[in-house]
Amino acid sequence: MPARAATLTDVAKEAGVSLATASRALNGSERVVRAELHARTLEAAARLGYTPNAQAQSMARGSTDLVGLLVNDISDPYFSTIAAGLANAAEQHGLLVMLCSTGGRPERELELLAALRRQRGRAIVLAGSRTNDRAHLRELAAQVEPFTESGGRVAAISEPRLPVDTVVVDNRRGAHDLAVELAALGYRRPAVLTGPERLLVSRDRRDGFTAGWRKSADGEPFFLAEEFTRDGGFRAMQRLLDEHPEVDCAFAINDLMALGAMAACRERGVDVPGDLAVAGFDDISTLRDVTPGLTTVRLPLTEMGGMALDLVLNEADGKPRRRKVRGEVVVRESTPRR
Amino acid sequence: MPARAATLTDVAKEAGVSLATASRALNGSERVVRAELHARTLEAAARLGYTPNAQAQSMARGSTDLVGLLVNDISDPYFSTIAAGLANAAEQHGLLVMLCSTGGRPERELELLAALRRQRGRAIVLAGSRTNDRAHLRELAAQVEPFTESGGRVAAISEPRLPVDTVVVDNRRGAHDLAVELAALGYRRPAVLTGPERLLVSRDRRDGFTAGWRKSADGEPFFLAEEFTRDGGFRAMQRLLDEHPEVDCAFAINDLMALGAMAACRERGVDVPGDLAVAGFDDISTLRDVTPGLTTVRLPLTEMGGMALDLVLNEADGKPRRRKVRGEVVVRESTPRR
DNA sequence: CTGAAAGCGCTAACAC
DNA sequence: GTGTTAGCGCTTTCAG
Repeated sequence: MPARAATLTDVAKEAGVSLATASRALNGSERVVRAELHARTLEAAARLGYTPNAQAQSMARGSTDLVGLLVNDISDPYFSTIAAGLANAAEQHGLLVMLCSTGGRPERELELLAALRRQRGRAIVLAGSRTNDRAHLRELAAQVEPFTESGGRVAAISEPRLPVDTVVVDNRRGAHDLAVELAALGYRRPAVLTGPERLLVSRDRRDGFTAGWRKSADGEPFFLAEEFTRDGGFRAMQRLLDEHPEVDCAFAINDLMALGAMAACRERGVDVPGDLAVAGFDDISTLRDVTPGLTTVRLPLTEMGGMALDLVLNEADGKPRRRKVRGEVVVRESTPRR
Repeated sequence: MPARAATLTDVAKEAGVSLATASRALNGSERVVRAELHARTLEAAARLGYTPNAQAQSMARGSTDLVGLLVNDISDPYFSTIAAGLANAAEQHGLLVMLCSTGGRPERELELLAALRRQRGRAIVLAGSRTNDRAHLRELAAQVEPFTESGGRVAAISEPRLPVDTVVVDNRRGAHDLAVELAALGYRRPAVLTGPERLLVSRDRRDGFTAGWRKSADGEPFFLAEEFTRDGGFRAMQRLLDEHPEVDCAFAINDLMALGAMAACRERGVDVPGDLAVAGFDDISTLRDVTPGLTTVRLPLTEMGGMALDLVLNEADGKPRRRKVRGEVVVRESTPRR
């Protein structure tokens, strides 16, 4: 029982064949090996508990079966759903996914991107960075460029400012459509619970909503910025109720914030939707059963993961491609007709 | 602009130093390199956009910075929370997490475990397999053994039948305590919505509940098995309402099933908790805001990820260790006093 | 302190 | 068909 894992050399020796033959029998492409030797090698491998060393293989072959995925926060259902979609698609291609979670910290994102580069994965998908910080974007690009330059493939999800293939979510449009819908339902005094100003998604959804609102009703939506989380939504709603009790509907720029907002209403004894209507964005599946049913903009998160992998696997010859994804307004009980 | 990534040799040449010096300057442990050469090397590396090849490094060094994590389904908040906890802990140690999602398919689990072995990660954490299938368990052990034998470390979460360090969730105890609590609250006719029989978690929670119930009240809980998902909970509740309208409380063996169960009640016009009380298990954070608040058994999911990493990183000399995790009953509005 | 050279485990020409 | 051998990119003795 060696403290060291069995190598192909061990197997070859054990089977009484050459290194090359063992390689061909175990990991080689075509079965150019005589049945008998083949069998002998397999047996030896089994006896020794041999597993190929992927590192050595990819060094020798010059390519990996790894694809890296960088997300903001894997415990956030938005990202874990995307990750599941990507993992699923990766399986179809016999690829392994290295998942990294940045926790929303830009420096960490850079570190992890570097780590992913080091792994020499076949491709990297970025689903984390959605900030507006120019300096950070530049550093990101500085990491991405040499990687793509040397044959690595990179795609982004929802980060349209990077010069790589991107799955672009039409956040403005989705929020716009939602605003139009809310106006049509009879609401007149809207508020938008947004995330931090530096986040593009947040701004796009807010601006899209505003645009849609202006088009279909009078008055301006009122804005309130907090963290991009359940707790942020909770606080934002508390402030809203304190400062602007006249509002009749609140659009939280994602479902998690909407969830927090509804919780705040409950705590204050504000009835949703009786006293105040609430809507979200994303259509997180776990949240489809909350009561009242949350009106939201559905994003095909699982598919987005697959699309990103698809982009990254199918070489483009030219400039960065964009695959647009549209959100679909789903009206539920949280925003009844007024 | 070479189609190939810059190598250390390229850097050494560019800097006019030897390979060894370049290695020491860039990735070496101690700074035994003269300041001038050091600087020259760094500059050359920057100029060339050099990134070390982790594969080559770990081959040469004989060790990786990777730890593998195998989960049932990354889009399930139970697992994504554990994953987040593990990733976080891994970051502290400068380790990268390779995340694999099996989708609950045993064959796939075996494949992925093999893939993880091939990557020669420093350690592997298994959070997927919780089945009772002897054959599968044996195959799993067959993969695990040669890995540990050759210095690899393996830990499991909630799979107490594998001969490795394990974070054991006391499912029986948690469910037991919940049953006692429900009985104390005045419920008299309980049902348990379970998952498939082959899943250990499901059986343990069911049996624990039964034990707790017998201890504190008369009569036997009624069982109903469906899938271990939101939809499974939905169907189970439909059947329950059809077949056993006399039941006054339903324990779904996880929060997701409970969520589905509550949705089914809503659809049928059954008031929760007025007509029927519902409880779950896990205390998924995203679900803490559902209405009525779901009574459940809280599990420290994030910490569990950290504990697993801890086990796997801190060598044990002896036999498999167990770290017990207890669930804590959290009573909310879905099970008021009767 | 620096350089030359021997591997790490495997694949892929290239011979036989 | 099968074996020999030269690398893949890097770290690490071992000499200078």
